[in-house]
Amino acid sequence: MASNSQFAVAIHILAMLAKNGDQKVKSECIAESVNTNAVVIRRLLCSLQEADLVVSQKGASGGTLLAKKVEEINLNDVYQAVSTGEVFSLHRQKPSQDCPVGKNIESVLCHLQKNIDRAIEEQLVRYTLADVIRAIESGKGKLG
Amino acid sequence: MASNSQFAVAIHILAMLAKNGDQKVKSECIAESVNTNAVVIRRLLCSLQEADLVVSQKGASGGTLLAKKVEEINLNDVYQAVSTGEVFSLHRQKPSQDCPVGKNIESVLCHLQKNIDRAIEEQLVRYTLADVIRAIESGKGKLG
DNA sequence: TGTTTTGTATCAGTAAATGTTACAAACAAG
DNA sequence: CTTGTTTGTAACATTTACTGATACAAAACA
Repeated sequence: MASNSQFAVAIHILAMLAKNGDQKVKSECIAESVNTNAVVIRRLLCSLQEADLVVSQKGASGGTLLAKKVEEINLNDVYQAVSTGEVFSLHRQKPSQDCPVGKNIESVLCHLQKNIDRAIEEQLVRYTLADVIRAIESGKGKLG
Repeated sequence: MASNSQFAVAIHILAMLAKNGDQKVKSECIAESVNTNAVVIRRLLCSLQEADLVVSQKGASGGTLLAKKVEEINLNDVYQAVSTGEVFSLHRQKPSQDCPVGKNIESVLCHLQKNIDRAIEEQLVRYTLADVIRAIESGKGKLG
């Protein structure tokens, strides 16, 4: 099952908000830039709001703002806010408990999974939204 | 994020082969331990064979053996052999090229993706199939 | 009071992984 | 050489998660 693009779109959303500074941005406007439906954007904004990365306001003249400064939002915050699962999945069906390998493989894989997740976190923590904005403005896409 | 269990099952398969040493193992036997259909196993065995990690033989008294020693197979080899894509996906629809963010975000995300993939590789290279076997036999699942 | 926008439910569409059946090709054993 | 076994692979059904779309209530403002 493929990976999903929620992390990529979430970064896109936050970059839009960052670029607009104090001005509230509407989900419809973000949706145009991302090239998707506004509901998709609002769903992600809800997740980002739960993680206290953005603040939304309903009603006429409503919209969304960043809840923190761009230097205070790192990419691991974003990842944790929207990522659903782990890097790789474990067995869909429980392995045979009658086999010495089947009986013990799950805990090994689980341990490995945690190791990898930690490595990803360490990588993501290194970059903030400020770095992303800089990379976008440089036109080269190179982070850090 | 990605959610297929091919990497997990591939490690399971290789652990089974390792445990059986010189004796060829049939896909049917592995399937029982993994608790899935034998064709699912054979599909993965094909990928592992392309990566020169195993050798299979058709016919009566056929089956599969490891192609290398357990110390010579690291988990990144396995990951590269069976993993299809990246940790997270990029935009499904191309972002608006009329928006300064939309126009440049893809290259930033692509760069980030490569960084993360590299971090995963570095983590996986640290472990060999021998470590997996040890972890299984210890009963604790702790690697390394 | 009326309009705008978020928040959310619901359902349809899409894409990828997994499960299953079927069968040809290779190989060993008798 | 024939028979039986096992891999390799194609084809299709099933499952699952993500994405897209419509609809509408709740909130906020003018």
